[in-house]
Amino acid sequence: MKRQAQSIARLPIETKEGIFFASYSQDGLCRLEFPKSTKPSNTPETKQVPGTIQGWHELTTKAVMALLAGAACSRVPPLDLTSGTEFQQQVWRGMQKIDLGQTSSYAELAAAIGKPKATRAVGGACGANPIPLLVPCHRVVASHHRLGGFSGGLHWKRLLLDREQCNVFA
DNA sequence: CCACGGTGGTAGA
DNA sequence: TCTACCACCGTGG
Repeated sequence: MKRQAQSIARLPIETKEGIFFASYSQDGLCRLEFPKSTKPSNTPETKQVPGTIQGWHELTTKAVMALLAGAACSRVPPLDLTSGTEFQQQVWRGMQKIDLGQTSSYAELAAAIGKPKATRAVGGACGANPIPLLVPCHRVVASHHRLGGFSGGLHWKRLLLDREQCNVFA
């Protein structure tokens, strides 16, 4: 069963690394996009959005800034992960338990949700993660100190782990 | 069904 | 070390 989690607002987050975009449903943050190009020029005008969402967006913005700086974020907005399948949501919830500066592996994560043989499927779920950074899919690496892949581009995974001081790679 | 992954483990070179 | 191969499992066509 998969849903679509309709977004009612899509707001920009300007950072040193480019412009992220955050989408919100009525239940919270439902999507976070990596910057496409480093310089897509001006921001597409912020329309009027409900106060609740403005509050969430502030939290999201701070969280993204903090994580890019390798710092922990104290508060995060509510996350709407209902767009995923049951399995995917289990994986995503499991990822949220990985602390800053820590890493886990696809196998560990699979075992953590009681499906030790679903390692490869976990990889798929990571790739389907709608909210990278806040749901730290970049902290999931392969076995034997190998980096593994990353949908948003491996350079992001490297950058994030580097900022978080995870010198686990060779 | 079938094919495809952000895997993991084994076997050889 | 690196390559080749294969078992696994959830997802989408």
